Amino acid sequence: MKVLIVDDEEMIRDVLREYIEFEGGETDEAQDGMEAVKKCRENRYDVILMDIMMPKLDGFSAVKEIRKFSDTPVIMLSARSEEYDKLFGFEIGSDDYVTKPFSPKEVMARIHAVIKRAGGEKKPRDIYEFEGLKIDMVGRNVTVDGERAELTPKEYELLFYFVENAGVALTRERLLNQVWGYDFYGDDRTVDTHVKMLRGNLKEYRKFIVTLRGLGYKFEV
Amino acid sequence: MKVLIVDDEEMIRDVLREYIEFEGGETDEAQDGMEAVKKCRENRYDVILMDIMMPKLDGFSAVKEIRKFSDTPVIMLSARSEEYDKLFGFEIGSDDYVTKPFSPKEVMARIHAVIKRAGGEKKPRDIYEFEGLKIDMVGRNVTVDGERAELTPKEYELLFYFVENAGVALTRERLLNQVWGYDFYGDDRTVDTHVKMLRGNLKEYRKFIVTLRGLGYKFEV
DNA sequence: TAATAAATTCACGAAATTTTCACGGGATTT
DNA sequence: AAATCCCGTGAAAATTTCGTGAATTTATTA
Repeated sequence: MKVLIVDDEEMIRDVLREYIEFEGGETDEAQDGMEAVKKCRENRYDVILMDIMMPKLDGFSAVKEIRKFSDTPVIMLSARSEEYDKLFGFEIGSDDYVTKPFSPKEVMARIHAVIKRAGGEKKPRDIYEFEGLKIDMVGRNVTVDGERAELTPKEYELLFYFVENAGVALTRERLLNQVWGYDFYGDDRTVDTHVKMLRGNLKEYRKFIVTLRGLGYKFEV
Repeated sequence: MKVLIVDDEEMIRDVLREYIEFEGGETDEAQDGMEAVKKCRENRYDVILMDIMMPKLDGFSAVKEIRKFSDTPVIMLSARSEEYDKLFGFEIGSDDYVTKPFSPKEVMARIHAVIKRAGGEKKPRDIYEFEGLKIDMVGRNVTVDGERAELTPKEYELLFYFVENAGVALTRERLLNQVWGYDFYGDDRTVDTHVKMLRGNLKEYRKFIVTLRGLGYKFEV
């Protein structure tokens, strides 16, 4: 069981962590919404405990952002107990809420309930396997002949996009738009450098990324 | 992908159109809610981008009206970022919202998310087959009797253009303009050389590229 | 804030591709 | 049948493209 604790107050985080780890759970922490979103992009959690009022990015917005790419259950931690907050929390995609001050016992109960609820309909992970190359998009890990490949964020994104579009000829322009974003106005050849790095990390399976001269690249099994 | 852009500001429409079309999407526009409803009755869209504040009929009312006869996903574009608007937008039947000023990247991401949510339709690839000659434009594959043909970039472009215009007599000039681009000021006979190379690679299926003496070439099955 | 990691730019050189061009043979016209 | 025109071809020259390594900038972490 892996839980992400998102709260700007260190004391709150400490208490929650202690209880969860006491029960044998694993924890990770974020101090604000921004960090939470980032951590969710990089890791897979079973539950997220999310405070509402935080610097940089509030809990509501963070959940909204996370919902774009993940269905991880969220339990909101609210200092305000007004109905409005509760309702809004639900609409925005959270699965439960607890109002401060809360008892650790209560929080643990909610965690178990949420995990149980979500457990019934676990989606199969997107795990691709091409010969000795395993790619787990949700878990965000890539193994080459059983050995874990340490990729940088961009390398993951690039590889995932390649895999999602296996067999399709991709121009550098399209890769830049889709992997880097529409607001990237840099050099074409940046793609090449990242492909080089990615190929290096894929070892023998570099062969799957074929160069299309005059066009770009293609992932092909 | 067909998107209806509804906004009274031309500049906003222009920016959105540009981004969507850049990605290969098709767009249609409406200046107010009334026009939007009318267009929706007459056409089928994959997504509607709807501004809230507009003359004649505001975004909320327009969505309400459209919901009477269509389930097309709607993304609201709101100038006001108050919670109220957001909530109201949801209740009224929109699928997502973006507050101005928005980044094109964000809007495109929402569009993709909404379309995916609404059940992504996979398009079958355009694979042409002429006897033993298979041509997959998307994957950039050409096989001759099952054997893969290794073409150069120009050869691909030339072949693809031939296939897209099968049965049409093409002058060298037209080929130069369409395949090489209008800014090519080289020799006419360059085409000949490439046709020669292409024919060589198509082996027995060279027969599909027929010479039109005094004119140019034609791809004919 | 310093230290570290990641992303980006860029120029070199090898390799692939494109272009030019002239020769020769077959088709077309006179 | 001769002259002319047009296309197929091969080969050399010119150009483009890509992989790479290193330098630089930017972001992240401690």
